[in-house]
Amino acid sequence: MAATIKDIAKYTGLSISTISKYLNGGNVLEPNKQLIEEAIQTLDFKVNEMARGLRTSRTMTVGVLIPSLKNIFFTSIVSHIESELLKEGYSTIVCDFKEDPDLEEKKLQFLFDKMVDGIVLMPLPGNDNLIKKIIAQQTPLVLIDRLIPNVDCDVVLVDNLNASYNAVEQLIIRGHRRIGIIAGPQNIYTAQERLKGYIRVLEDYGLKVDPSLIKHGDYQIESGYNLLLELIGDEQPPTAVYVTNYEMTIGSIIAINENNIRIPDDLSFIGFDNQDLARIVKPALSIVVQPVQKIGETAAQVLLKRLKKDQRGFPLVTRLKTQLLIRDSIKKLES
Amino acid sequence: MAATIKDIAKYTGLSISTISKYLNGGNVLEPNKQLIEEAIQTLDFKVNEMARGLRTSRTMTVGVLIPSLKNIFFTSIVSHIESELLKEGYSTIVCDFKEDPDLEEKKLQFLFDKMVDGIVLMPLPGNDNLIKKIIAQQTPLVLIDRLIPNVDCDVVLVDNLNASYNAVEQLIIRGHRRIGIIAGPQNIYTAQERLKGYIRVLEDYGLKVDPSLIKHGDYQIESGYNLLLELIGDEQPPTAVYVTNYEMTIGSIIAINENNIRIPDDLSFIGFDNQDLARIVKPALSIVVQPVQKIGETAAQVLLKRLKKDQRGFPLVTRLKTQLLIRDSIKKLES
DNA sequence: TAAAAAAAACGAAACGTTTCGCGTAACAAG
DNA sequence: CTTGTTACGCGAAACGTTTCGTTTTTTTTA
Repeated sequence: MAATIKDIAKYTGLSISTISKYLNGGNVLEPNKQLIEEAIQTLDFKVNEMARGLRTSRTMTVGVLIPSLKNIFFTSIVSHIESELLKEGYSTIVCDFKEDPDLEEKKLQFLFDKMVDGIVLMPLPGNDNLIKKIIAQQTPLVLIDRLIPNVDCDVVLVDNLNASYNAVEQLIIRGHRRIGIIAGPQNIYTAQERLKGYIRVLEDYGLKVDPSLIKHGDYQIESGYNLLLELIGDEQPPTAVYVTNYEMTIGSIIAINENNIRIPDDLSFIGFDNQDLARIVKPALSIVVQPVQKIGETAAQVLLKRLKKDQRGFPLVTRLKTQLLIRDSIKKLES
Repeated sequence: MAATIKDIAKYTGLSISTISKYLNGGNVLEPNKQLIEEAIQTLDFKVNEMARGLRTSRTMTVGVLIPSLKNIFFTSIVSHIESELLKEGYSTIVCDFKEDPDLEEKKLQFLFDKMVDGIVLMPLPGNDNLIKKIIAQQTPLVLIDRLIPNVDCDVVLVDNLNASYNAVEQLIIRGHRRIGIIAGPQNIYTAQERLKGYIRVLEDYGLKVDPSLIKHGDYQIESGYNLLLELIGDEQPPTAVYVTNYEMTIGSIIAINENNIRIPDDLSFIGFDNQDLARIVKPALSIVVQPVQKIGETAAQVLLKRLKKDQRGFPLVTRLKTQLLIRDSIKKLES
């Protein structure tokens, strides 16, 4: 049905190999160029990627594997990866593993079997072996959001530690001494980093780290809600709270509003990730913003580089800065 | 590098065509079966999908195109589509078009050029021509969430009209007469339907439809926030509000809480889409829940059916019921 | 036990590209 | 006019499957 390179050859009177050469950017005489171009237009010719793939063993396809498609932060990144890859003609096979380590392994294997040309992965802790296998097989792999110790692999990270450090520091500077944190699951790399930043800044300023001010949530709305209530229900409640992801920030906001806690008078607050949310809450929320677009684009660019067999700088560790937006949700305490 | 069917043939002493037959479920003598299976294991053989695709002109790949990857409702559906398709060995190429009609057309063309075996699309209004072209080309296509008039195409819908009807009816039954709606963009099919349901139930109960109670948002958090404030700022504010998507529900909740509006005493409320959110808000929100999983699975199943050349019942219009969860956010008014 | 029928295995062509080595035309230099 | 050089163009093989017509093996039946 569809026109093939053969048809173009027939139409132009040139040989198949000349057409192929032209298609791949080789030198062809000007009049022939024109002719071929004309043929392509009139016959509506499209390269058969499968035939090409069979010859070149490239699929022009990239696999993206994330923990969940129901998390805005992840899918936003995917969105930018996809746009960036598309510019170079790659399509993106997206999978999620529903936060399940077994599924992660299965899907990674699936992508690998599909012979994708490269993979972008947001790994859970633990499956390091499969990752090593992928790398050993020479399939370009870019990790996002998590570093795997002792494994050489390109990775795009956010400087979570300093993100927390800077955020909490602003609270300290404004006189806060009892600062609560709603942290993420203890086995998640980024959550650990964010917690580390919190602890380090307290220590740097000579403040005691009070375990009762550290709450571990599961990055869902509900735990943000519950943990914020726990914090303010403490016998010695914090004067400020720092929440470390988007969903839990929503939950916290709802808890705060429902209990008529005034921000920043009763409680100072720093949230995470979503600018829209921060803007509409009154007073405007202070917030740590992750460079979602930059993360996606960088991951895609690093991968594209590897796909072009450019191995310079391997392994490339890109650490992106977060942005701290200070707005009206922080009160300056008298000291 | 990787083992091919040829290697299996050599290992087993059988011919290539026999191996192929086995791989595709043909009959092979029991001892040979064993032998082949053994060879596959030891040589770690995987079918080269590209070679297969070249022969069969099937890519075992499905394209999914949604308006935005930053919308939880869309990505949740994608998640379920992906799982369902994977069961049958299909991989899912996900694209979004960032709510841009031009981009929608480009990406649809891209998927088509990639020779995906089928497409699942959540269309914006307007691009009906391209859709017709896809259908004409015999590529199986399943639409989600929107019906296109005068085009025969499988489609999975939610009964938005009755969703609204039933929700608002509950408000009416409980004595509400001034009921506000925060509706979606006027050019979006589902938004129109939801608004229609609202209007119809009012008419059925002989209530006047007051245009000042109908607000059109853009399905984003911020507009939910702003429009709720508009509604309650009305000189004759509604006693109940019905909000028609997730993001705007969040926005409304924030507005409500910030302004110390008590639910349900000052205002009765019905939201949309997210059960988590509904559960944690106090008092528990009444809510319209879309069957996200069902939508995704159904779309995938219909597509799989078409991919198997099963054209029975074409065009298949599946209209799924929403669920109405009545909880504590609705007050019974004295009549 | 032989013939017929059924089942299994085989060989070769085809799918639409890319690639490589070779032929040839064009052109410049001697 | 001849030779050397360059740049294009060409033909054929190869990528790893499926498929179809044919041959071989096995099973059934008489």
